[in-house]
Amino acid sequence: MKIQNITIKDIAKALDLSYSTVSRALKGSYKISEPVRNKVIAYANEHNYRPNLLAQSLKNKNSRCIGVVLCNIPNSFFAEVISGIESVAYTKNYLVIITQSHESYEREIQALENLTWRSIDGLLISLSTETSDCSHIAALHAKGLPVVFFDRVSEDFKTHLVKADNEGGAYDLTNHLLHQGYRRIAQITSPAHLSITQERIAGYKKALSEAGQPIDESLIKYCEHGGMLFEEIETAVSELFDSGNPPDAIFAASDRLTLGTLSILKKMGKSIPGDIGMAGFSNFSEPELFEPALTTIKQPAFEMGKTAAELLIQLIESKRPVTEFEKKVFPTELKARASTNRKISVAY
Amino acid sequence: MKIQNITIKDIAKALDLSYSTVSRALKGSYKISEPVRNKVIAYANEHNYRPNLLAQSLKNKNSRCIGVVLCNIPNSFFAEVISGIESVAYTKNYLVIITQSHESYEREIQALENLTWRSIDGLLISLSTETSDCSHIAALHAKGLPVVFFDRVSEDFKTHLVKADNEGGAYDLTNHLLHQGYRRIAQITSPAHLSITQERIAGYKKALSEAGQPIDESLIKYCEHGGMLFEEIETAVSELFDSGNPPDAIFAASDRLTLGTLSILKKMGKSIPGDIGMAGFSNFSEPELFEPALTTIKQPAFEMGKTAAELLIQLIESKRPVTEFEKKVFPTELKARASTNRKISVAY
DNA sequence: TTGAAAGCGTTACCAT
DNA sequence: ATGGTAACGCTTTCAA
Repeated sequence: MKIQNITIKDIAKALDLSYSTVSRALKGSYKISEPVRNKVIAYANEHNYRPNLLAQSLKNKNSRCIGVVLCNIPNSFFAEVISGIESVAYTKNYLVIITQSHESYEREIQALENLTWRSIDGLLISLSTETSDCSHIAALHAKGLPVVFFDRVSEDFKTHLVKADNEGGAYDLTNHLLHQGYRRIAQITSPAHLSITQERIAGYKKALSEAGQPIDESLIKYCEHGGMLFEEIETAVSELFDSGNPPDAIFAASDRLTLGTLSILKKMGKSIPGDIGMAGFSNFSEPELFEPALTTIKQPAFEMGKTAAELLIQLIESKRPVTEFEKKVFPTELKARASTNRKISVAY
Repeated sequence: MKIQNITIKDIAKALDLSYSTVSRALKGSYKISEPVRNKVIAYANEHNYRPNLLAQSLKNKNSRCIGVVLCNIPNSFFAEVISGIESVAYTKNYLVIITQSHESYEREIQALENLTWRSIDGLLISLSTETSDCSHIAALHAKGLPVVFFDRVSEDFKTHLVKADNEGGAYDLTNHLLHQGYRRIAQITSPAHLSITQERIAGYKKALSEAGQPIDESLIKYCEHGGMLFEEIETAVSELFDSGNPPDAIFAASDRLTLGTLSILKKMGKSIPGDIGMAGFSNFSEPELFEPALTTIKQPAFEMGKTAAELLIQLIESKRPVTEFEKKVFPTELKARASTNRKISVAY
């Protein structure tokens, strides 16, 4: 037995009206007389009428669904983003379909196919680490699908972008490290083709240059899978230490890389912040509980999700084609904690 | 411009066949001749035909959607559960709609209304802390909606249940604390009406009794909002310490409570595990990075999500009404770490 | 083996 | 202001 709601036809029959009249009365069309409208609405409420969304979608050619593609849900940053998306979708009566790319280009394409098949009205996407070419997304966009990029964005085609101020965040963090007296600052980061990587490196280099510090490319370690493979982080860290000239601080450029690096440093028995300073981008909920309490750059993930969803729905519901696109850049927040505080353990 | 896929009618027209023949050919019905079927399939593949799911759903009265209700997405435990659900749904071609109750009974009801309106084929639900009465869910179930409870379950009506071995986990953890020499062990926990609370208290009491320890009800602190309000955790902790007879260890019964309690203890300047032992249920990804490394009971969240989704889909697709229900209980995993290791700082 | 047609619940156009 | 009807894309019963 399936859950069967009352339909327009039932109301029409009960009230001896035509389908169209009932439909119009419920939609609040003005070409319906007061008494009839009231009668219909009263009956509908009383019998708990709910329009069948499937039928509406089929008829209207919209699904009131928005698709989301991101690398993986349990990642603190993305989980918060989802929560933000959901909060907007909920109030605007959209449904959210979340799919995970697991940092794979292949799976990102699959996810997109799946979503379009499901007839979504719009797409929110953060690229996988493997994705350097966006033609699969551009094709959908060209066919008229509203798209908003968030976090890992692309400028392959014009659309709204929602991102953190990665350059600013990296700049702030690098500056903080410099102020603490660190000089050989390494960055462990995602693949070079990603927007977030480029920006985080730009901010890092800017801070170094302004401080008159040399830029040593060998201190920048790219993890091709964004840290999905623990070994790639281990390799990065050991390369840094095995070089003749090891770093005195490490800046990790994402949540996964930050936790991975911290864990490896501790396993190596490094004293933080004494032997080496450690900080990173992270939306982990309680970094102050770590040993040592971790200096982080935090992105306003919930807000970013909210804004991305708002922009997308705006795009979906816009009557006229949108040609002016926004680039929303959210400030990041530096929280200095013990992991970069040399004064704790080093006299200098 | 909307994304327009090719339809059965288009194929029929192109191949000069009737709609029904095309439909049957695509479904692999055997009452279609080989050549016709091949021709249709070839054409469909070539033109990238995708059945319109909306139309199928409308016709078949199923949506291939499963609804999920849980308290909140960024919680590590639930985020992993979702990931598990998604992995099953993906392969079985179901869509997952996630809604959050934010621990509110009110919002849980709203979420359910929303989901049923969206015509879901089945429901996965973990009750909110405020929910003590399940008639809203029982009503849907009685109307024929397949339901699987996970995590915070109810036995108000018979259906599949997926849960962790909360009693066993609490028992193991309490035993571990006893072995470490702790004697006045407090539990900070969720509201008493929740299944998980009752089980976690049962395991705790069982371990104490077996060890011949007295059970002091004043050592059990219930947080009515499950720790959603930080103040309720603060109140619980200070009540424990302000009593004439403070505990020597605290066992927190959920992720949120564990992090909250640890954070409060550190703020109070308590030395862990010296002044007080601290451990809890937690699916936090890196509890060994904490200061002190945290002893935890971890639930197999991903597996639980997977199993719940499998059971639900089985229920949905079952031809005959299901009368035998399963109760899947997943073992928990105790990881003893520094936060309960007295030998580190206390000679005894 | 194939075709015609009705129907799922809605909306919208064209009548009245 | 209201009614009749076709259409959205698909499945399925009934006929041929």
